[in-house]
Amino acid sequence: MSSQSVTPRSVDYSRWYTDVIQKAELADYAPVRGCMIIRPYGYELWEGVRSGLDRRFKATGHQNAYFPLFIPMSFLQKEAEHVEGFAPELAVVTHGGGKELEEPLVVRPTSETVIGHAYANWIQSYRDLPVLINQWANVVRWELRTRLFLRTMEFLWQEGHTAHATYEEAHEETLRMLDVYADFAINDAAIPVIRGRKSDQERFAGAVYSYSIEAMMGDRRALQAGTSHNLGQNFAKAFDIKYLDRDNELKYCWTTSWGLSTRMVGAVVMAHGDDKGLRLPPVLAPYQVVAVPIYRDDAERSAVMPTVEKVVAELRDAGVRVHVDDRAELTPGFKFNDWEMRGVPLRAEIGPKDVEKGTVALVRRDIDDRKQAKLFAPQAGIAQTVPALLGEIQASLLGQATAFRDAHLRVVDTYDDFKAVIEAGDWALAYYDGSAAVEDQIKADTGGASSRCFPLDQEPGEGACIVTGKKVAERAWFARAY
RNA sequence: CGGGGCGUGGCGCAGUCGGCUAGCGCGCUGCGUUUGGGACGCAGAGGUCGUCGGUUCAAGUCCGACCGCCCCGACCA
Repeated sequence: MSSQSVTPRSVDYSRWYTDVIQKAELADYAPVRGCMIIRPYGYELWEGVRSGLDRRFKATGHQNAYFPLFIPMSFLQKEAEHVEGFAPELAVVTHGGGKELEEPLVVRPTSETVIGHAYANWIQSYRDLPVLINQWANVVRWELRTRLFLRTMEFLWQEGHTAHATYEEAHEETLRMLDVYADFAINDAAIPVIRGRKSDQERFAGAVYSYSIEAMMGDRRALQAGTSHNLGQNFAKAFDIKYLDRDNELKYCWTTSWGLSTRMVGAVVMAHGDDKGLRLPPVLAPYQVVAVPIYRDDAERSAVMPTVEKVVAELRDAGVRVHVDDRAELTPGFKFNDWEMRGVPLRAEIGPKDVEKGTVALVRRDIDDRKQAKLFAPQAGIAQTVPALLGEIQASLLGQATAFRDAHLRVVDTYDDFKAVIEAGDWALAYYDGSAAVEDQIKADTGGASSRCFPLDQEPGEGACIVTGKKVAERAWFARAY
């Protein structure tokens, strides 16, 4: 059971974050540094993420499959940039069955290489294309500094891997899946995101172009919440993924990969949470409604429970996920706080007065003011009232997150303005030549701000790179990031 | 890997200049009273004080080494 309150966000944001995660029982620290135990409530939240994405993957023609955890070390080395990028964070198995292995096995940090190997065998003809596969898996990256959900050494994710006959098709796939992520983030997680292309420095090791969705957290820091990569023919060449085309010519495939991880759970925590704890969007919430029966004695209890059961049954029939908190040893006040900590979107209180008047007291988690958050709904029609209200709460959380984000997005044209905006903690959209040198300088001048992306939705234009003054065609977002 | 902090019942902490039976709050168990915003009383259970070594008549406390965790930076989903 969660208890007492969390460190306020204004006092210490990262302590608030870890407090909320532990008190809401999303996750716990593991015996091994940098690893976490995902508890049932946190795992259900992840399952919500998973089903929202999986549904969309299937709808766009993808199938799930599973590839092995262990990858021969030599596979990683086949793509030069890929090894270089991942070498520092590999976990390597050197012994098995009490003997030293002839070839070390890498615990997958991502699966482009094993999957590329399989695709080389599977693909012979243009008729075999496209291959559209996703896998749900765990991966391991030896991170120096970790944080629950945001960066753990082992994490759960999905990784999509596709192979296509043409560059155009692969490019379309890359952007299609970026849109799938954005659609999921906005409509399911209620997190407004910016879709864009990563700078060369921030690009995935081995990709031609990387795209991401970028979200603003409650402390205004940026979080890369999902990525989609156009891998060009880099992996096709490294793994010999070739097909015989209509014109009887042997050609290399064009591949993509895209991933979204348990980090999304951290994003939901930080995009919506407040000083009372989590605030979960109804689409993802493990429990959309918690019913709290109110009674003073056995007589009242037996008067109240039939109504509770009736209301709950109606809601469940309407497809609402309801949890009944009938713990006898706790007072209602304790339960209210407990479920607010856990972010349940709507609380239904049913007591003697409600039984008498035929009402249910509904309290919204998305509204801070207690009086405004509460309304008395007639029991009749509750199966319509509640889903409608959940829809409103979903929209309201997205609205609040969007308003917050938009209040902290700034367009700048001079380097002085740029530095002032970053210094103030906001995001700056500025003309940028895309070079590593400029990014490094910005990082040094601002105490760590990095380019987030060149947003896809930007007015065509031309301007001077804020650092070099060079004429460039695109602006990029810069911010401090997780 | 650099900087900071911390290891004492499940959790959060106190423990003074080394001293006698290691304490407090929360939580937990039982009983009773409570219950529309974090209830209360009574009675209980629960500890090799992170590990190893040293100093001492005596170590949670002093010294040394090690281990671990958290936070802040560089690197990364």
